[in-house]
Amino acid sequence: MAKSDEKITLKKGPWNPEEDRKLIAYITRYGIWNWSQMAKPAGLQRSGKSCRLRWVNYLRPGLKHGNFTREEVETILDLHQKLGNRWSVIASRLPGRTDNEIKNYWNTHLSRRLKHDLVPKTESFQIPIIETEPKSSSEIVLPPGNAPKASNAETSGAIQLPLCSSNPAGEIDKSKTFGELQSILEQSFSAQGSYKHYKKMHF
DNA sequence: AAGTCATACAACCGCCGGAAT
DNA sequence: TATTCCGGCGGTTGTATGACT
Repeated sequence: MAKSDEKITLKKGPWNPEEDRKLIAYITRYGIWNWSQMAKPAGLQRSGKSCRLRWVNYLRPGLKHGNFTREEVETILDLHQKLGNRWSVIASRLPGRTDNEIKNYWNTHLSRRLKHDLVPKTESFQIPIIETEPKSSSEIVLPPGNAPKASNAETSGAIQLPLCSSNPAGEIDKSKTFGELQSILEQSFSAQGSYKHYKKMHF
């Protein structure tokens, strides 16, 4: 930890749209090089961990948000039975899903059901999952053609972005318009109603 | 309409392993 | 070899929201 960082009061709690835009803009321009050092030049008073978590779990392109499909739930149940709470491994088998999201889903939907249902058979579950077609605007799954590519980078959070050859610790790309950045955000939320909810809350 | 409770999920914390020095 | 730093992981917490009374 750099001494200079210790003097800065790092912000905690929910991210606001401006912070998201800054992080997206910085990563779009410079890529991911060092989380702990990126925050400052990106204009964020956040810890590297916080930036990484926000990117990996929420802002990273290709992420699905919203309800799990029946197929995904069955995969989770199957892998959890085999692997236990190895969420990152399970997430690597579900493109577009993060370990955090799967963990949350398990804790809120599945573990409780398992406690109530003595027989953990998938067909015995009454889980709020969706089939191929969404039931409503808030239950939209990833549209065709927007499916993220499965790769190791999916879970690691690594992305194909321009690498910074020189010192990237400069200003963020101010040439990015709000619209461009918002479109990146929208892409992140493209699959579901969460972005609508997000906009409702923050914009 | 107001208060209370339950649910969902974003975010934080602590720990660990690997890489760099 | 020992130490430090960083990224990643899993557990847990805090809070917003919806359902219910």
